[in-house]
Amino acid sequence: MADATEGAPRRRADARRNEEALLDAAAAAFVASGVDAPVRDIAARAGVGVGTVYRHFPTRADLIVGVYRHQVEALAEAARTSLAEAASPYEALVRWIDGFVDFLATKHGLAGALREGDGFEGLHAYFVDRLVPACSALLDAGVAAGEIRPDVGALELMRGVGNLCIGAEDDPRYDARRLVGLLVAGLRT
Amino acid sequence: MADATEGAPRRRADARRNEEALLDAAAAAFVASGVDAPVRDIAARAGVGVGTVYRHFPTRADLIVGVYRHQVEALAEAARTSLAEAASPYEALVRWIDGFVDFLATKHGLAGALREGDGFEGLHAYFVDRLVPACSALLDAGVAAGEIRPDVGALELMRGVGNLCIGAEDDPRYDARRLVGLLVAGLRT
DNA sequence: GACGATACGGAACGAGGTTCCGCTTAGCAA
DNA sequence: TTGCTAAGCGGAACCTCGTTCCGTATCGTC
Repeated sequence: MADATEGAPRRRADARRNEEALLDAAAAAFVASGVDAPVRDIAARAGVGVGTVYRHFPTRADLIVGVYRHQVEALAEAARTSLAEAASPYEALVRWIDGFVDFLATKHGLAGALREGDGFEGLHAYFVDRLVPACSALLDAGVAAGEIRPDVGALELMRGVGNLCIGAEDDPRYDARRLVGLLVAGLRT
Repeated sequence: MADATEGAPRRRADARRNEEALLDAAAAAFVASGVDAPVRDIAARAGVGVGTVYRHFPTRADLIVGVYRHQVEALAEAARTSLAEAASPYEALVRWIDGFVDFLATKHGLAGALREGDGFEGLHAYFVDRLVPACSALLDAGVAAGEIRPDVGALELMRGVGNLCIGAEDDPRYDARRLVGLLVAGLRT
């Protein structure tokens, strides 16, 4: 509840070092083998034992969140700025969704991991927590401006977009961006 | 290549019996635990050893295809009849897609298994082989009638719809049908 | 009833996730 | 500097699951 930087009892130096190494190693492993990269691989890349991975990141979701936290926060922030910069709320939404798709489409397997149920609940929860309010603001602005139909929720939209991105980089014949475009076009009044 | 009912060298009675039992057991296991149900579970339900499962169905895809073959064939057939019965090609497409979504949404995990890459290539190939031509016919008719934009392929559309169905029955807040509706609406000229 | 081909069962192996505990070492205080 | 203690580490061990393989049982026929 309280802030974590001061409230935490200050960890040992090697612990902090290992956490950094693990985040770097996980990022590299995710690029190479997707977010399902074996825990042992990640541990080996970081030069630590598997026990250390689990101590710092009890679930894979924690590790994924750790790796992508900055980008997710940036995405949440971008929703605010794009509303101010775009010509209309709908334009802002389109641009923001574009950014979201870019993010997902370059993370091997992340879109697939985002659906609930596989033990990735924490990951799903984090994304929902950070991005649904951002998306909701854009959607609401569009509805208020009369550009967007009012009967589609932010969570629903984001799950749809996320699902459309599954497998996007595995198959060149499948263009997720195109289908997302159709879906978003369907939001217009 | 030739027909399988006569060309095959006639199998032993226990083999045929076990294949039936396995299809029944798999169907039950899929309902209970999804299409990722452990092979050992399926074998146990059928009262056979795991070796027997693999002898009859070398890959999980073969088993899934075996279980759902009738429904998939019916879906392929439905494309033809719906074109004749519906008021317009677009209406026919909408109805057919509805049927496709119904099918996927009631098969725990099937939509997820359909994406290529996991060792389900055979499953994906079968669905593509049987359903893409069916969908393509509807799409072409709609394009010819000027109702549907001509720049979206059947494979792309079906993958999009399939992806939107992933996880549909896990979360009551997520309505795949609704989003598929948006996507299909986006196909109109 | 006997024989050969067919099919069966399940032990065994490998890969991956997760836990657990004896050992190491950072940090501190005397 | 040295010694102490708790935080932290490593990786063996265990579990689950997919997959293979081969000795054994059974079917169908002569």
